[in-house]
Amino acid sequence: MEPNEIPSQYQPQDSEDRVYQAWETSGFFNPDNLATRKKPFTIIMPPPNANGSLHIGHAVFVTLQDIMARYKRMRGFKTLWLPGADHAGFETQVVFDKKLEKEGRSRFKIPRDELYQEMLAFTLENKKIMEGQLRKLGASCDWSREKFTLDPDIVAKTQQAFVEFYNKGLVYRGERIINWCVKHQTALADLETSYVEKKDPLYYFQYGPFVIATARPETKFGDKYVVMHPGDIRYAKYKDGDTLDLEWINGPITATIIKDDAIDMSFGTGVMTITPWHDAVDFDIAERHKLPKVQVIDRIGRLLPIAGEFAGMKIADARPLIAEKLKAKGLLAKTDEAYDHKIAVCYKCNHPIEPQILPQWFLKMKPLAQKAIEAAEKGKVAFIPPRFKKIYFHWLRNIRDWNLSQQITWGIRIPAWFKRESEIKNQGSRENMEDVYVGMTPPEGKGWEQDPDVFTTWFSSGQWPFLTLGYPNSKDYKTFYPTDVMETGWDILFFWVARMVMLGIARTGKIPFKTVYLHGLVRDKDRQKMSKSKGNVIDPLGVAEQYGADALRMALIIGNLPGNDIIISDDKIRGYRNFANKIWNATRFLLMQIGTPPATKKVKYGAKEKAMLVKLKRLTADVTKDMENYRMHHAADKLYHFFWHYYADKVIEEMKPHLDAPDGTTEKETAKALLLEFHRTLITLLHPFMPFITEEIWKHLPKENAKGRTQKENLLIIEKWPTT
RNA sequence: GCGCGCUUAGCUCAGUGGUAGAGCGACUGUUUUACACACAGUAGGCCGGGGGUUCGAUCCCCUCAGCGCGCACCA
Repeated sequence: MEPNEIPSQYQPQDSEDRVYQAWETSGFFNPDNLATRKKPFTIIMPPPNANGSLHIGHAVFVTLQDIMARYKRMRGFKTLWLPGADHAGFETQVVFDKKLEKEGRSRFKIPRDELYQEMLAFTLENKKIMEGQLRKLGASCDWSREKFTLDPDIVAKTQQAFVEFYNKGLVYRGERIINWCVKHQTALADLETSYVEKKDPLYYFQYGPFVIATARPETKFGDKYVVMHPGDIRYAKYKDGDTLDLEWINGPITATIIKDDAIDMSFGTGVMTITPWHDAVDFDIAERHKLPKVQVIDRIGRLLPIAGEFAGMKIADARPLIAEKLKAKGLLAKTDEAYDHKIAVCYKCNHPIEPQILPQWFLKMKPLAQKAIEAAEKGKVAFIPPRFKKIYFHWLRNIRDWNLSQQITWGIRIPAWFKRESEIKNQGSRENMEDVYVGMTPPEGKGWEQDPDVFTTWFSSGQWPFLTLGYPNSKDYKTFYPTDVMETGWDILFFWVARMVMLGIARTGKIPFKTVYLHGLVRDKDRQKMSKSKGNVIDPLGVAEQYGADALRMALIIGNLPGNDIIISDDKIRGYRNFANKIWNATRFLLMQIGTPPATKKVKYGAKEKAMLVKLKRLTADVTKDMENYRMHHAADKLYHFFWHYYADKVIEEMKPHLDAPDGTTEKETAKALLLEFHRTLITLLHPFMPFITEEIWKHLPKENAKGRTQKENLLIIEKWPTT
């Protein structure tokens, strides 16, 4: 194309797809094709959940990771950025449940295999869409190594990890209290619950000589233990283990005194009864004192026969009636009608959590956590920003055993078998531990049935860095593991990052990455988290289509400090669209001036030019230093200002008079050479940030060592980073 | 309750131990042939309050306030 044929406005849509295709066919996304390079640089992409399309938050990680990958590639590293997709167990189950609900169906009425196949098709469809979106954003990841969390090898190795943990005694089957979501019919991790403020009546009931306060009278049917602090002088006359007869909801009972220092003497009357089956604190007390535990509420939130006349009722309906009955019996001391408290809810559906005791598979965390703590203490894994290290420590030091089981269809089936079908299905029953088998293949003999549960999705994604690389024997694993950077959102520090460190050390003996870079969440200009229900989502693909992927990337990187949430608006993106246009027009001007073929003569720069080149060197050094220190936001900002307000406003303007000199004169040739030098350097420095426009421009710029190189070898993507 | 972050121009945010910065927005000019998605320029800030360290603090320390967030079993 002749310079004067270049349009005066940059049209990203005209070249982006073509440019991406040139990269992809060049093979340079694949480190195997960077054959002469020795030192590896590895980023494993956090696999996006394949249950929808990418949103603007994904575009942030794509931008950050692509900048790192492209920079390292230009610095001569054998660079691998490995893409993937996550089946995202519970999250996808929730999305799919909603879809079924809209169609008037329910997963509880669909045969397991049928449902699984339907969900697989749904997920693979989304996965395909996401791959296209990643390309659109310019992701220079190695598609030949793409992994999915349900790839057969990932599934097998995840199950194997479980079996080996079991054989080492780290995994156990435990009947422990868990967070039960009545709507989704599954256990949730503590991390998967949130709290909402609520105003409820707080009832004060006469319980023999005591007054007990509760917001949940419907759980009180089985309460036969009354607990107080051992140091509470008000109740000094009662001794641990004393019994007393008293009248309760459904008749007379014998209650037993328990002394436990979990009781807060200052709350209410300092006395409470316990419901170990439906409350975590009560469960712990019951465990300490070896008390029996009685189930009162079933898994769909209805009262069991122990509730007498209330059996079969929904708890919400039964609650006022039970309070009414106690009042009628003269056992209601008082009611605080507007009691403010927080209740645990499912983080997806906001339904109240109903704690339940259920047999589940647990992984002992203390030994794993200890090593993960040491790794960070010794600085073997660094956090950006560093403040997250504290948060990481706090969580790991207070960690509890991890429930790996979830009662959903979608996920990796747990490789465990039980002998007695009836007991597994019969809720609340105890299993005979003798009849459990854990192994990679079903056990011999008759009567075994596989655990219907699946692993929490984080158990497989927690092993992602080494499973994707073909642990334990592949060449890739040996070359690229441990990886260099884990770049993800701070919101999944516990869910994912801490678990990757723990499982990485436990399985491979190595810390899976050297640096953890935690980016912020994207919010709209009113600081709201973007969500479909609020209708404030920015579709990254729509934006990329309208303003160009490069403009979007710049808008997402500039002002985006690690760990800080960023505000994004249409205005900001448009500002960087303008910048892309500035670059485009500066190029147009340059090409018009230098002509084709360009000047190749060696020139001697004068003092003014030398001073300008010093500034260019200094910028190169600054930007490089920022890149080495993960200050991508800063590097991008500096390049923006330098290009526009120094190079375009000053250097080009000052060279204009010299360009008016006749062709071939030193004056003109010097000016041309200077501009070309600036242009090449800046386009190269800008490439990691704005890959499409820079690659497109690079094609038109005269190359220094183009001779003997193939077309693809002239691509900017593998051009050397300017020396400092 | 424990912990963390933020507070700088109307908005969104950079920033440094030594006379305050950018983008967007506003205002005034300019169709000056690379770019009006532009150019030249203007206005606008006791850098949250108080105290301390220092020759000097927006930056370091203490404290207070406001906002936001994370963790946590208050019945």
